[in-house]
Amino acid sequence: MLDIKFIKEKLEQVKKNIKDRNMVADADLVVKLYDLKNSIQQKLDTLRQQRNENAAKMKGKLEHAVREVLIAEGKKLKEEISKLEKDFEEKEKEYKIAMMDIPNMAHPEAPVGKEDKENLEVKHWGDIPQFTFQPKDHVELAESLDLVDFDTATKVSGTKFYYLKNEAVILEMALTRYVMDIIIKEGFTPFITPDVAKEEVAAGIGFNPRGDESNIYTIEGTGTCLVGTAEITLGGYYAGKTIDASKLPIKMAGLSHCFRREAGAAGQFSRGLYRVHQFSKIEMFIYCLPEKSDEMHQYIRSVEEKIFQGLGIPYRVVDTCTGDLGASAYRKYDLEAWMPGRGDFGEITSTSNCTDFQARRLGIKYKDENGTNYLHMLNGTAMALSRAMIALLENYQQEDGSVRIPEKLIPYTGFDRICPKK
RNA sequence: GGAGAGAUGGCCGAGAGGCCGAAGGCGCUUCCCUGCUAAGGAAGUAUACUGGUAACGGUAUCGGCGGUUCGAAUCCGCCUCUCUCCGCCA
Repeated sequence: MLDIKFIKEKLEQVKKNIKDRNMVADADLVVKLYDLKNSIQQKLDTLRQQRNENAAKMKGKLEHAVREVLIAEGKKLKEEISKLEKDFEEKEKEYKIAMMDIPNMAHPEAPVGKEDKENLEVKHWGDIPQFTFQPKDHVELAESLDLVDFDTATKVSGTKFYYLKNEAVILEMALTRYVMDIIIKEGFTPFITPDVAKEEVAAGIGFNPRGDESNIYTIEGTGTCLVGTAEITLGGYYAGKTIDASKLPIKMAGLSHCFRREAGAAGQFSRGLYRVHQFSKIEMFIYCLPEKSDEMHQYIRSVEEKIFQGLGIPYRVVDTCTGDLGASAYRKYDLEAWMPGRGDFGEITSTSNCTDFQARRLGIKYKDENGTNYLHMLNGTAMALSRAMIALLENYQQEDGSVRIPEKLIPYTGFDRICPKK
């Protein structure tokens, strides 16, 4: 949510931003509804003032006739007030709905563009492996190494679910532990968060739990939904709180399952583990002072890079273009790992600086000697385990069909190679 | 899941239809006093929205929502949370 005063002041910028982001939202309507709502409120306040004054006149002893006149006046005011209150509530609701559609402003240096093709590559790390044989993709590898069972999962749970088996189970746990160790050393407090969140929390973070295009599973009749990411549970953690500035930045990291409907997502780039309905992920989250958020954003990105450099997985970093930002993000960097199976880069992490957009919706403020104000919130993937698994299997595959385990991971797995089953 | 008790400002705690945005205490801020410290005295000390250049006003907020009333922290209904006891479970 943006500050309404900002919208009124910079209306043209806000409208351009909506257009750059390739989104539909009516900033003019928001301003109109705000002014209307306000003028009703002013009338309402005046009437309430009259009601209060009228009631105050009746405090002591009064003659019956005098009292009767005042009561009649009070009744009249009461009626007017309740009528106007209804009107006000209606307009306020409309205003809030319209307001929720307005996306965050984009960073002035974020590339302007419509879709992910226009994202700007800003960095490249590692050498793309040169194979002396035809590399397999992770689905073939998982099959020959008996690591993932998609078919049975389809029968039991539906498409885009999977069972991890054998070394893949240990590998997922090893990756989790490897990431946790790095992140704890960086000063993040580790969490395992709930996998369920209230719909208003999800909406506050910027996920719309309702509607056909929603990527969120709702739980019928409970007002809750399955989380698509621990960003929701970590970002909801301080909802409604005011935090002392001396406590900032707050750095949290949460492991959760992530559930996504992925309606309509198909095609070869969605193959296998790449786009699934359920996966596990460790998410970083930072609450900080507004003037620190750009710096924190770079910091989260550097932690993400450290994690994948440690595994020796080649990647590039892209600065996400305006059309691909999502409603909450002011700026977003994605790490894309080299995936030999597809012969291209594939997204493995994403970090967003959401500035005070989520904080306004969730009511999260900081307090210092100048008073209270909304703080800034940032999130970033430490590791999406299913996608990391793809990058690992595909980049570390050997000619004999086995997969090597990166040096730094061996202490966590206890084995240095996954071999084909006989 | 069942029964009971409770929810008031930064904290403790009074308040039981109008004199209550809310006593008193603690804390905090400023000032006075005392050679330092401790003690003492005075004043101030919630948030949001809103009117006004400002001074200063207005409205709302006593867990939440709804109701009764001319008027609700106070009465009524529903909900949430906390505590105690019982049941059930990993």
